[in-house]
Amino acid sequence: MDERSAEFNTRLEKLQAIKDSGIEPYPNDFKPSATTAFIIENFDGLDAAALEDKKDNLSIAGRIMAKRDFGKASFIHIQDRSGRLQAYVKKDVVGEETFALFKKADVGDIVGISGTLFRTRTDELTIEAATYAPLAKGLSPLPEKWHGLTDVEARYRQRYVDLMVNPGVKEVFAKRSEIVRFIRDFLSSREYVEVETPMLQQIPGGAAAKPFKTYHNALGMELYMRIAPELYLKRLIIAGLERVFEINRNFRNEGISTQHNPEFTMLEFYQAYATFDDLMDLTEEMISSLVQNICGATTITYQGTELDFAPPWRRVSVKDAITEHSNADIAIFTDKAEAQKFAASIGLELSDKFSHDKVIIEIFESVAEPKFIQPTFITHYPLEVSPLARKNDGDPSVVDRFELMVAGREIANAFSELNDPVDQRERFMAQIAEREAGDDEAHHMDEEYLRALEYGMPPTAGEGIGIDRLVMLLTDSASIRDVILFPQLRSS
RNA sequence: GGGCCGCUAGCUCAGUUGGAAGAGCAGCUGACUCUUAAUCAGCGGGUCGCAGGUUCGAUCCCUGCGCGGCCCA
Repeated sequence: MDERSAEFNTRLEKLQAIKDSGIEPYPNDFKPSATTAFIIENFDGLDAAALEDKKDNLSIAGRIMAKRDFGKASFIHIQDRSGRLQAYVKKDVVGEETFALFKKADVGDIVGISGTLFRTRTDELTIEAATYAPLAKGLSPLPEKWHGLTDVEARYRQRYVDLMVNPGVKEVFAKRSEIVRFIRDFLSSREYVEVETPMLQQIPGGAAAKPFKTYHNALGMELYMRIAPELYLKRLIIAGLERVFEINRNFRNEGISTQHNPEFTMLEFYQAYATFDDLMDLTEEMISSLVQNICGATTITYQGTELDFAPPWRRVSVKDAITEHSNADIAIFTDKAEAQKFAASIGLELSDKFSHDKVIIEIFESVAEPKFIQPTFITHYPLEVSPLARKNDGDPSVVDRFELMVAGREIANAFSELNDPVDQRERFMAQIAEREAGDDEAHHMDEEYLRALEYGMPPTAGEGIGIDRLVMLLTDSASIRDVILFPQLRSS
């Protein structure tokens, strides 16, 4: 064992002293009868006389977060999953032996208390200990009581300490849980079936991204961590499930930033006989009711900016978004050289190998995307950057696709699905050409998916929503690491 | 990958134009049976991120590296 602090060793000695006195320091038979929040909810309305009359015997368990000792008595704050309650441990009441045992308790220990409620002179609802039991010694001391743990690196590496001492953190993750539950309920109530599809895939499909590679020993085969569940969910549409969704992790072998963690949570859902227009309506309804439900209003503040989720949201094409936010000539949409010239004029350094459509998208992301602060659907993406989406009937150079932008960020991506297997094969071939031209994020040929598609997929629309980014918005978090319990970090 | 910033006691932070370290909380000892940043008296605690360099002397200056943060790609 490495060298420990003096305080660690002192606590270890206290633990040994408890053992030496014949008391089990890690018992597992203590059952709290109530949470601290339950007690406050049910008894905080009663005055001292009413509490005295009732004398309900209650027991609580949790971590000591504060300790104020007197010679023969002590006030401690006990924190459990629901909150905190003050306890009063008095030598006269618990007896000499138990009080000596209590003297070995430190801030950070897990303890159990049973007793009755009373009010202190300052009117704080407090449990007077009739019994006290150590349940688990905290050998490592907790951070400082005024400032808590503020070192960002320590907060991420030791999230359990962050959660213990920084109350706002628990609220973020409680909200995250509520958000996911709301979405499950919302889709389930619309007859969507929740499914789970492979995380380990032979061909990483469904998105333009670099995958993690792994290896299956028994099969003697390379596998990839999925970058998206899309192609499996669409197999289920082909199968006739008609409405499916999955909330699960995707893995992308790319940079880490305030917006990116290598593993992140994605909601994907697919609905047969729907179009991307239908999904815009559904998305407005789902997210606006989610925001209303979680935040109590459809207007929220994100990093100082007010965001209004009340529907309807603006819908604007990629083309219009670019011309609205730049002085680009419409010739860039029909002439690749014009597009390249314009891209260069705004400082974009793009490979000559980029397709015309990719140049357009780069221009869009540079000049327009950050400008869409209020919820906005950006529609009609160029064909080549959307190899799984259905061509627009009126303009086959674009697809029936939208992305939802909020606070200048992509929150959702959806389209009417390409269900023509002949067209799909051609799109895959175009992607292979892109890959050969040096784009290592281009889609792979997937014969197994084509084989499924050849059985016939009903007209369908599908959507993906980045759960982490959504949670960031609703919890006013600046970094994705603030909404992921254990974000990826370099080894320390 | 690039730029800027940070890394000092368990935690939160000072500090040194280069003479080799400080506070508060936490801890320890004592007093104290209504405190809530409890109080009072006393005490202990450091690889100043790591490795080189410059220097009589480096936590401080220089170089490299590590980890983290923010911004850019």
